[in-house]
Amino acid sequence: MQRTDFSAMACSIARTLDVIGEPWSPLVLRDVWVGLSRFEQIQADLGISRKVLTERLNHLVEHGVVERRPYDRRPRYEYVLTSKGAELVDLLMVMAGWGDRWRADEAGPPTLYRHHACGEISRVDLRCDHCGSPMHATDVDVLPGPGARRSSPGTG
Amino acid sequence: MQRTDFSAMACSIARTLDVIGEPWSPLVLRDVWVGLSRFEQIQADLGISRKVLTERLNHLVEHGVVERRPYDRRPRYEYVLTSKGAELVDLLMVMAGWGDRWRADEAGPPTLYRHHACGEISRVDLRCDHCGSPMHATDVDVLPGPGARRSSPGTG
DNA sequence: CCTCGGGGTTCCCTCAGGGAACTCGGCCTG
DNA sequence: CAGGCCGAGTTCCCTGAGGGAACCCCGAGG
Repeated sequence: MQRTDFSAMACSIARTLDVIGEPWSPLVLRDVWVGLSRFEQIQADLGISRKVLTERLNHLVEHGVVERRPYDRRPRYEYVLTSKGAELVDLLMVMAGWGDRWRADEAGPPTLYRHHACGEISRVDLRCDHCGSPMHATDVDVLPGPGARRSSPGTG
Repeated sequence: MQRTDFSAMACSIARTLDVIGEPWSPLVLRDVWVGLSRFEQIQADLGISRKVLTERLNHLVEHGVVERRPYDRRPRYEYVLTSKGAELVDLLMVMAGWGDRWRADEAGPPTLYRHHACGEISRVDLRCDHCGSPMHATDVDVLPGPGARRSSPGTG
């Protein structure tokens, strides 16, 4: 956990980090996404300490990105993505895209994504939701919005 | 910093986190993006400890996402995005989009993005780079790729 | 009644983050 | 040319989060 509380900042990036910014959180979310939904599975897959995994899962549940549900009459639980969480996975796909492009080893990307709609192995591409043309860092101006307050990140 | 070294994992998400996964790193990158390019500016804007800011900037420079360049004959430096870094900012835009949607307060989003191409205030939208239709968490199958090795995250 | 196995909880140790003070190296001013 | 300033770090101490391993709880099954 970041000692500093990011959630107080008037910045949507900081607020998102407040949910998945802690170490391991994105990887935990990734595991839940790909179907590793039980505590033991995630713990074994990531090699994360059980204590930290408990904290991260609770945090994700509190923020409503993951839901904890029993799957047995014994005290057994599995974790599943909520729709809020599924939208966070978009972030993971963009991360994966950057990692594939800039940090893959000679062998190639460790993971591929097949798009249901076209059946192709493909990658995400960022587009403007207005005009549909590409939208990247250099294609935008950053402006203060209605929820801005001066002090703390949020205003350029 | 995560104590565990994510860079060894066969997972592009983990590898990306190895670059910007530490606390503060995304916010530092954000500041550089919006034009807060000097040490003192970033430090004042974020309220981050000088020690940690030094570490984060060095880390970003080592990974080639940010470049440190002198801007005076005195020992003064500014940090600017490289093209590798600019592509990482895509990630920040997606983060901002999620934060705007799920965590904005009543006032509305703290920051707006105007797309140069169309001049509109808009948001990023994820599309398949093959067929151009929407590509989200639930629209893909995750498959092992050529760089996969069993053990550690990377294989579903 | 004992064991098993999932899902945590507890405890201790180390090391990273916060915060404030200190340093260094050139210009600038008197 | 002594002193001050200002940006850009560096150093130091203190606290608290992550790692790791052991322990616990609970219901099912033999």
